Amino acid sequence: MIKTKKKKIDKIGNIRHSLSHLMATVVQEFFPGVKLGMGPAIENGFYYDFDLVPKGTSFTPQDLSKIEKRMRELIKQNIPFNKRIITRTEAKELFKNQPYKLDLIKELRDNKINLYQHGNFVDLCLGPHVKKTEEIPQDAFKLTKIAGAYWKGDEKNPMLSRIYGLAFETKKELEDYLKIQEEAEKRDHRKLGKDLDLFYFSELVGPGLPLFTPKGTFIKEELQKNVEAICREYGFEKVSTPHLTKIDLYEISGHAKKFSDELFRVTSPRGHEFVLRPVQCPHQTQIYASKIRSYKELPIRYMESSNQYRAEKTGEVGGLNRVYAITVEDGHTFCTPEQVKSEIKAMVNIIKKFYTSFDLWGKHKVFLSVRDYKHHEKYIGEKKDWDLCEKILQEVSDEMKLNAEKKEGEAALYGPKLDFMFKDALGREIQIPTVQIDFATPKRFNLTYINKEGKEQNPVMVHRAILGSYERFLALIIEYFAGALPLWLSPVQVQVIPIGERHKKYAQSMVKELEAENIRASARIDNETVGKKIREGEMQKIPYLLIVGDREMKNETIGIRERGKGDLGAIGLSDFIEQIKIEIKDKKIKK
RNA sequence: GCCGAGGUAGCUCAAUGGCAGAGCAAUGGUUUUGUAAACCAUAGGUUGGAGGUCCGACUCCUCUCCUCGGCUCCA
Repeated sequence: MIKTKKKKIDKIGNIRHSLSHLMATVVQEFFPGVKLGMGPAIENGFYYDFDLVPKGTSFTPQDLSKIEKRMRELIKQNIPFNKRIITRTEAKELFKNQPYKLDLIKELRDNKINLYQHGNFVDLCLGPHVKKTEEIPQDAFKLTKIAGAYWKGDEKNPMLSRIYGLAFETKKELEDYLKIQEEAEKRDHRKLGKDLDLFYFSELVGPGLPLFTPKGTFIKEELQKNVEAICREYGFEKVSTPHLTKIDLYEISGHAKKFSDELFRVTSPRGHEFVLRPVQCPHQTQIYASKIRSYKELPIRYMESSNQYRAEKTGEVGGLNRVYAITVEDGHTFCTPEQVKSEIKAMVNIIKKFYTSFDLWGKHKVFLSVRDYKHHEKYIGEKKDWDLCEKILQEVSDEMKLNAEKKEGEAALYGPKLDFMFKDALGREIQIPTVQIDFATPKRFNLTYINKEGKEQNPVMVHRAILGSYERFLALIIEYFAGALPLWLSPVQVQVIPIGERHKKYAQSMVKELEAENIRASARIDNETVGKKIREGEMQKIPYLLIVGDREMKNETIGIRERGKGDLGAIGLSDFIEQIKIEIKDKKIKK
C-alpha cells in the first residue's frame, strides 16, 4: 500500500521535473541566448529560472501561452529522456556559455557529472525523469505565473525570471486543484475582513497599518481575554510598557545592530533619539531588573499584549500577515537553568490548550529552529549555552511528541526556538506561536538573582508567544473558519428578524432578554423583506438568526435559523438561551 | 528592497484615443413581507496622484503612491 503510494509520488515528480526541462527547451528555442538557472519539481508543479538576454527583459503573460502550446507539441513527439555521465572537464566545456550551470558544477565534488538529455537539450541534472514524453499527460499541466527569483535564493545574486507551472497526472486533478484555489480565495482574510467589516487599510494612514473596526476590535479584545486567562493559570502576570524607548536599550540587546534597517527612529524636538519598539523583551527585562531578585521568586512570568513596530521591506507587507504595526501577545519567563525545561513544557501546554479551543491543534507543524552552525557570529551568546538550549528543545520535542523538524539557520538572534507553523487559505506557511530559550539577553542586561549559595547568578529567559501577533492570528482563524467564527468570538451572536411591522416590538423585546443574559444580539427592524434579511445575516456569518412572526408571538417562541444549517424550527426563548450559553461557555466549535 | 501584474462610484465589474456606464450598496418613496436579493426614483467620479504626448487621454509615455503574485527577509 505504502509502496504504491510512493511510486505514485515519484511518477508525478518525474512528470513535473521533465516538464520543467521541456519548458526550458522551449524557452531556449524562443529566446536564443537565454541563460538557464535551475528547474526542479515542486509541490503541485514545477518551475525553471531563466536569465533572458538582453539584460532587463522578462517574460510577458502572452509568452506563457506560447511556451505552453509548444511544450504540448514536443510532448506529442514522444521524445526520450536519456541519462549521461561525463567528466568535470567535459561538463565545463559543454556548459561554457551557461554561467549558472558552471556555478553549479563548481560546487559538485564528484568528478562524474550527471546529465539528462532529450532531443538537443542537455541539462545538468541528477534526475530522475520520465523515460519518454508520452508519459506526460498533455492536458494536466498549466504555466501559471512569472516571478523574479534570486539565483540560489540569495539577494546578493542576480535576479532571474522564474516561470511556475502546475502539473498533475490527470486533467481532473489539475481542474480540482484550480477549483480548490478558487474556493480558497473566497476565504482569504483580506476579502472576508472587508466583507465582514473587521478591518480596513487607508491609503492616508499607509500600508501595513490596519485600522480595526468595532467588530474587529471586539474580536481582538475577546482573544486577548481568552489567551490571558489561560496564561494566568500558568502563573503569568500582566505588565505594560511603552511603545517608545531610547535606542540604548536595543544597543544592549543587540537588536539595534541586527535590525538596524527595520527600526522606526523617532527624534524628539529636543534632539533625543528614540525608536518605536520592534520587540517587547528588552522592556520587560527592565521590570525584572528593577530590584534584587531571589531564587525563591523564580520563575517570574510576565505577559503583555501591545504594539510593536517594524519597518518591513515594502514588498513584504500584505494583508494582516505582515504589517508595520503589530499587536503582539508577548511573554517572558525568567527562571533558573533547572526550571527551563518545565517552563517550556508548560508553554507548549498553553499553546496546546489555546489552539485546541479553536480546533487548530494538530493542523500545525513544529520547527526546531536552530542556529546556522557555520556562522555563529550572526547571533549573540556563548556557544556552550546554545548547545544546551538546542538540546533542551530537542528533548521537549521528543518527550512531548512534537515531531519538531530541525531548521538550520532559523534561530532567533539570542537563541533557538520551537516554531509552530500553520497554513493560510492558499497553503502558504505562517509561523504563529513560538517558544524560545535565551541565555544571552539576561547576561547582556546583567540580570541576576541570588541563588541558594547566596551568590549572584544570571537567570534564563524564555520567550513565548501563544497567540503571537493578533493580526496574524485573526487572519488564520478568519481563513480557517471562512469567516464563520465560533459563537463566543462572534461580534454579533444573534440577530432577531421580525416578519412584519407588527412583530417588531416582539423582536426588540427578544433582544432585550438576550442582552440581559449577556448575549450579543440585535434586531433587524428596517423595512426589508425577510428573505433579504436572512441572506444578509448568512453572508455576515451571524451564528443564529431568530425569525419571529405571528406563530412565534402566539406561542411565545422564536424560529431558529443556525448559520449554514437553515431553519431548525421553533423553541422557547429561554430554552434557546440555555442552549447557546452552554455553547458559549464550552467554546464549542460547530462545523 | 528586487522581478512581474494591476488600480474606473462604498463593493463587483464594463467602456482600447472621440459624450465615463451597469448591478449591488447608499438616500427618498411605495410595499409589511414566513427562511439566501420586493418595486420606483434620486444621488454618487479630477478614472489613485503628478507631469508629458495628442485637436482630443480611463485608454499611449515618464515619475510617484497603493494593491496583488513571487523572491529575499521575518527579533
